Amino acid sequence: MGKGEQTKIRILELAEKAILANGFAGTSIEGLIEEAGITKGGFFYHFKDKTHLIECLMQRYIENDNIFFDTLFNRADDLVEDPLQQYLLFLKLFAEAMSELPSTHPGCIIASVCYANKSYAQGVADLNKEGMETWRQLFHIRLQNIAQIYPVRTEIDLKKVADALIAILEGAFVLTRVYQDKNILPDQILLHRDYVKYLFHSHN
Amino acid sequence: MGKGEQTKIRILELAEKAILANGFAGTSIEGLIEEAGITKGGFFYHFKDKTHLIECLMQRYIENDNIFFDTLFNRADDLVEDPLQQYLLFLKLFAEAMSELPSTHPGCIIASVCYANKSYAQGVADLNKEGMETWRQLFHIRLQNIAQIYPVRTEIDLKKVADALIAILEGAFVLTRVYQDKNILPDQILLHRDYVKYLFHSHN
DNA sequence: CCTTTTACTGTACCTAAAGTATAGTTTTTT
DNA sequence: AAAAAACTATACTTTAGGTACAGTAAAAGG
Repeated sequence: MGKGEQTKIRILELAEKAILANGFAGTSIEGLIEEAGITKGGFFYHFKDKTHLIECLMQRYIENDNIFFDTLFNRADDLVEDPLQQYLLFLKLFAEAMSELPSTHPGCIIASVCYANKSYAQGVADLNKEGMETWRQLFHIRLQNIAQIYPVRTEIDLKKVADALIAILEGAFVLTRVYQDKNILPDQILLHRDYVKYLFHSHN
Repeated sequence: MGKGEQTKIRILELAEKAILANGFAGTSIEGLIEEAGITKGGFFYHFKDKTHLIECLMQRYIENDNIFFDTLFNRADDLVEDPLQQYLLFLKLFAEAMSELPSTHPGCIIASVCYANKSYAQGVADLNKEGMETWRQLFHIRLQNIAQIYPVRTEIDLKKVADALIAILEGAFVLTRVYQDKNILPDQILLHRDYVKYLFHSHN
């Protein structure tokens, strides 16, 4: 990794913190470069404008999140064999990881950007959609694999169940921010886990 | 209602649309006053600054939302007697109302502001919290009334179930925006309805 | 109908922050 | 040692929030 790449990552790390704390608009480039110890010219050497910064940020966020989910699913797959048990264990590991965070979860860059989205920034909206579609697929495939073994309780579209998990996460981020309560996220993941258990008739 | 109040409401209506479309920062006062056909002086006569605008906007949004929920609950209460059936009917009416919207739901001002929140705007954060607490109470009390008649399936804290509905709504708004799909909101409300039915052992 | 508030307009100006331009300098890589 | 990459420094433009304040039109009260 070259020196330029290092600086870019340092800026992105600072920007992510700042944006989740103060919002996209509440984060000034001038504040960022001061923190990073570089000059304006240096910043615009790496990012052509603020929109490009957010694009890089989202890409990074989505990649890290995918790695995080993959790690949890891999651990679950190692520990149990059954697809339903794997998914339930994943949700438990996820809830645990969220409750072990030192402070309240900073929230989701996707959601943060989603509401700040100006109509002209189509590239950002596309990235947003792409990232969310990845998560949707990840959960949906797992649920479909479960449904091949376990009868689904009702005629419920499993894509909607995948969306439900994403919705609960995004919503729990909002609640966490508003209430400043770090228990909301793990609680809501476990409530959803309870629903999944019920969906597939499992009661342990 | 005086002429000043009318103008203020016109500005708030325009601002709500603009903010949900382009975000808080993406909405310029200069754009608003052009749409409203007033001057900058006129704007600052009504709102001392942009933060004051958002405060008024949130107050209005919370009030309208409370009226909306009250109307739905009243209709449900008129049609059926049983607390569980009332709550389930409320959720059905809610889902219906959301699917009957001409376009995708514009989203929630609370969530929009929550991520744009600069740390100094404490008044805004307080309003946010207050509004959400009202909804939490509204749902929680209903759930408690149900639990007095129907056995709750597991040792689940009903406050978390109330939070789940709010989280699902906020999350569904995000998904709706990202996917530009107006079915997500009603679908997720009905999925939550299914969970509530299960919680209280009801299967019709 | 006249006076006092209320609800503005118009003008001018200040400041913060995004963004541009560009010449020069250091650092890293080849 | 040369070339490319990674910057600094300076200076400027534009946009938008916000202030200040004098003047004016319209509504409301007596």
